[in-house]
Amino acid sequence: MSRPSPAAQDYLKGLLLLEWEANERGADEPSTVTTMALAARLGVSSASATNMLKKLANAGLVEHELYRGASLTGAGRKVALEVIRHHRLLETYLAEALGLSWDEVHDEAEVLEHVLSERLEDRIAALLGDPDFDPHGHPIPRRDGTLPEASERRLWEVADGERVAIDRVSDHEAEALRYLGGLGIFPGTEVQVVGRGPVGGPLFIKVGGQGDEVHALSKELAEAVWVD
Amino acid sequence: MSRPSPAAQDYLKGLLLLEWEANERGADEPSTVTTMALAARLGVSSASATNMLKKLANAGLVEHELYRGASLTGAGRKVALEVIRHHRLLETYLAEALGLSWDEVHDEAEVLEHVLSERLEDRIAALLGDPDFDPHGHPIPRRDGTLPEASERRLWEVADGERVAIDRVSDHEAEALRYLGGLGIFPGTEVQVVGRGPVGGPLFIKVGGQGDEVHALSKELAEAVWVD
DNA sequence: ACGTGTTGTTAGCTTAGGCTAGATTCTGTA
DNA sequence: TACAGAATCTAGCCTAAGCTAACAACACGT
Repeated sequence: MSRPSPAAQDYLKGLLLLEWEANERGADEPSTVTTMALAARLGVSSASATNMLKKLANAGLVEHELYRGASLTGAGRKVALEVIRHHRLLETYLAEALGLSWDEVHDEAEVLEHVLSERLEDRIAALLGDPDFDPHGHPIPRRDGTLPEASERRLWEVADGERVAIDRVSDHEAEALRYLGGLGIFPGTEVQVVGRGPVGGPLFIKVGGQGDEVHALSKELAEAVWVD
Repeated sequence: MSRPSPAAQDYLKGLLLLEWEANERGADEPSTVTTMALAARLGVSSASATNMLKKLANAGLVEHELYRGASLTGAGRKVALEVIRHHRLLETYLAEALGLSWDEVHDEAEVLEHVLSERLEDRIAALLGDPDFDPHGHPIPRRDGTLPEASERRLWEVADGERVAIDRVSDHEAEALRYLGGLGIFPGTEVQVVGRGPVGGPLFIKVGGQGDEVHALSKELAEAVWVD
């Protein structure tokens, strides 16, 4: 497998993202990803995932112990980081240079990431001044594979009354991004938690310095936002 | 065939480009393209071409009479024009916005053209001011399917002593583009034909206003350059 | 007008990446 | 510890797009 196919790249990227998410939830590295989780993430059947994992294992990109889940090898991790770098650089470029809104860039980047040449990657990175974060605040892997630091504290976990700055926002749901953008919530924005409803009820926040207005965020949404 | 696959798009694009080339050589419209010519253009076997032509005919995108060649239907022509529009817009964008040289843009555009969303197409076109020509001087199909006028006179056909302006240059050979660029030959450049060697020998030209220097272009090259 | 070389088509195989259905292994609970 | 249900894997099928080899049609030169 000289250059992994777009499909293979998607699986590798999915593995790394799922690993990161697991680590955030306190798992030990190096964590292993289940077939089902991967299949669900990619929107394919678990049979398809098994199938691709076998191929990737064969190519030395993942470690796959039967019935035991999979994890990236060094080579696989490198490919995954490159794909994620492409994705996040493209998101940044599309927002900055072409004026797409932050809820539009993800889907575009999803397809362009597999097709970006080294040449273009370098031009774009240089043009943007080698940015550390994409428009949603996600860290952009560097060429050497290291990652800029990002906050791991979720808005949902902030105590009532506390005032924090938005660090990053999950980019999976364009709908959520539009809503948050409508409230003026972007990386860097300051918000204050003013309270929350009972049993997983909504979180109430004020946005920015001046506002009296209180907005409600579902638990789901408040867990998809990280703060400094 | 809702959205034709990248492969299908390539065949349709090839058909239209070959048709244009035939028309330039004086053929009657609507010209028909042979299976072999198409296969050669795409670098596939003629069996593969036959195969795809059948699928495209089935989808109503080409007319394919067995052993008689193929031609685009209205629907097929529309798709082909869109792909070529994508290609040439991208070439222009990559050169203008990302600073790629004119011998680099073709290969990049070749893969991006299949993946460009309407949204991005529109942004790029607007950002460039709806350009009529790409960096090689090729006309960019408009959204409505019409084509800006381009010259049909080849540099090779220019009489000795005559002074002309470069209109466009074939973008197929990066090598040729680098050579011509090295001589300072771009769309708009003025050149003077000072003579030519015997039996298809090289064409001798002076570039620009000031130069004493005479450069030699092979017949092949001088036929891949059009002038006003 | 007829054979022969060129061009085009058909048949059948390959690879990649999906899928469903059914077999297998794992695991948590009784 | 045994077994039911969940997770995973295997088997077998499908489509797209390529290939080679063999066959069919065409068209030109005598």
